[in-house]
Amino acid sequence: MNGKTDLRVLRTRQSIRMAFYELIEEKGYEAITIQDIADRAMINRNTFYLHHQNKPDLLDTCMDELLSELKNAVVLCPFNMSPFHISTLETVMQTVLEHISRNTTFYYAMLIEENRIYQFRAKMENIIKDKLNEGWILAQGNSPLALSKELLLEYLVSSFMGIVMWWIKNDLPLPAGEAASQFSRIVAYGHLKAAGIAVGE
Amino acid sequence: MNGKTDLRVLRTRQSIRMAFYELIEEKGYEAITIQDIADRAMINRNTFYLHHQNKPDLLDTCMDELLSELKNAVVLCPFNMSPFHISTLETVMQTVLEHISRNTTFYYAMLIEENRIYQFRAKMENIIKDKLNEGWILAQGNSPLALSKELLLEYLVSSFMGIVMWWIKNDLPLPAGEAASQFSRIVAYGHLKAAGIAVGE
DNA sequence: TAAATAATGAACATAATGTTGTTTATTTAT
DNA sequence: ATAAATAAACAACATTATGTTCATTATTTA
Repeated sequence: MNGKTDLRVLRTRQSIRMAFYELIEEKGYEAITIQDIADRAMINRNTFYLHHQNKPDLLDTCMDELLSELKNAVVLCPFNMSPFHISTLETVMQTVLEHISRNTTFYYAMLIEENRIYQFRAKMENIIKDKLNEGWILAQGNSPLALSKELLLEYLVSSFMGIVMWWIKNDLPLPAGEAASQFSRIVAYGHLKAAGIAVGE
Repeated sequence: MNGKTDLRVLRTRQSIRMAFYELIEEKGYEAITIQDIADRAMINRNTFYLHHQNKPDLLDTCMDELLSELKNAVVLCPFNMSPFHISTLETVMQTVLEHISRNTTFYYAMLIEENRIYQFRAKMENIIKDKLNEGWILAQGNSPLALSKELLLEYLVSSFMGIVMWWIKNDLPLPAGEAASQFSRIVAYGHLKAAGIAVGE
């Protein structure tokens, strides 16, 4: 009795995931049946149930697996202080976009397609939120704010994800660095100034 | 043969919708079966199929019905120029929040709950987007921008919806006017300035 | 090579969908 | 007021997917 897992188990699990990814791209999550997965993975339908409770359970496992890669990349982003947030946001955004550009089809299926998985967006948002929150604590200490911290954080994450989704939906129309820089400029200075429009007080 | 609809039809349709709304709040959209709806509406399951193709079709009808009310409210918001966008955003936000506060349970079920309906958010975003786009055209003409107009619009809508969802999720923690004002300040001047933190160039 | 265990295959119970055809009840138009 | 039109009810059916059970076969590990 060793720590190793039976080779058959590893093989089966991998087949299931590959099949699942392919099918998501082909027909969307909702339309997939367990039988579809079994057929594609070339296993018995029963075997599926030896590894996953049901379809949502499989989805969860897969999302976590893929997002842990994103999370690792984001966690490594340095916090550049003074004024920390602007460059940090830019770095994190660029990191995320670059990661996505390496897995476009999957992210497209999860975030953009008709049959997209909204939980996936929620999980991504949490990764971003954790990172920003961490930076916030580091840089901010506990000086009072003119507005709700929760509101501010929600604002940052929402706009962040909005740009990310826009970027994917439009087929990566700008270089990752350029999109990241436009985003951080808007967030830091306001949309009018960032757009080059004079702001009357 | 008149323009009027048979009273039985009107009665049935109304029962179906009421039943549907109740069930969404009780168990979430996905868990609802046609039989559930029929039972609650006290009609035969067959009768359901006389009025709707299937569950998604019913959902669509209901969302459109409810969002048209929101749309009407938003469309009526005036565009205050100079600098138009800031106060317009604030007005639209306040209008939306006030509308939501009159239908909290439904919006909560559609936007926040575990079994929320992501299409609903997308439809709301389109309403906001249309409004902002209209204002943009009015105020902006065709002077060149320092950043992509599409990106800017996506940014505005995403942050807008983020605040809206935050507000609902946290049980309407601020007066609608206050939340609207904080939002417009962030968007107009940037998050650091809005938060009261000095921005070093 | 024996023991452990993963995968298969077949069967079954359950639940939901969507359709068809007939009958009953209600509504509208004359 | 009544006949014609039609909505709703009722019952039956085919189809599809889910999740479980159990005996058998094959593979892997120790």
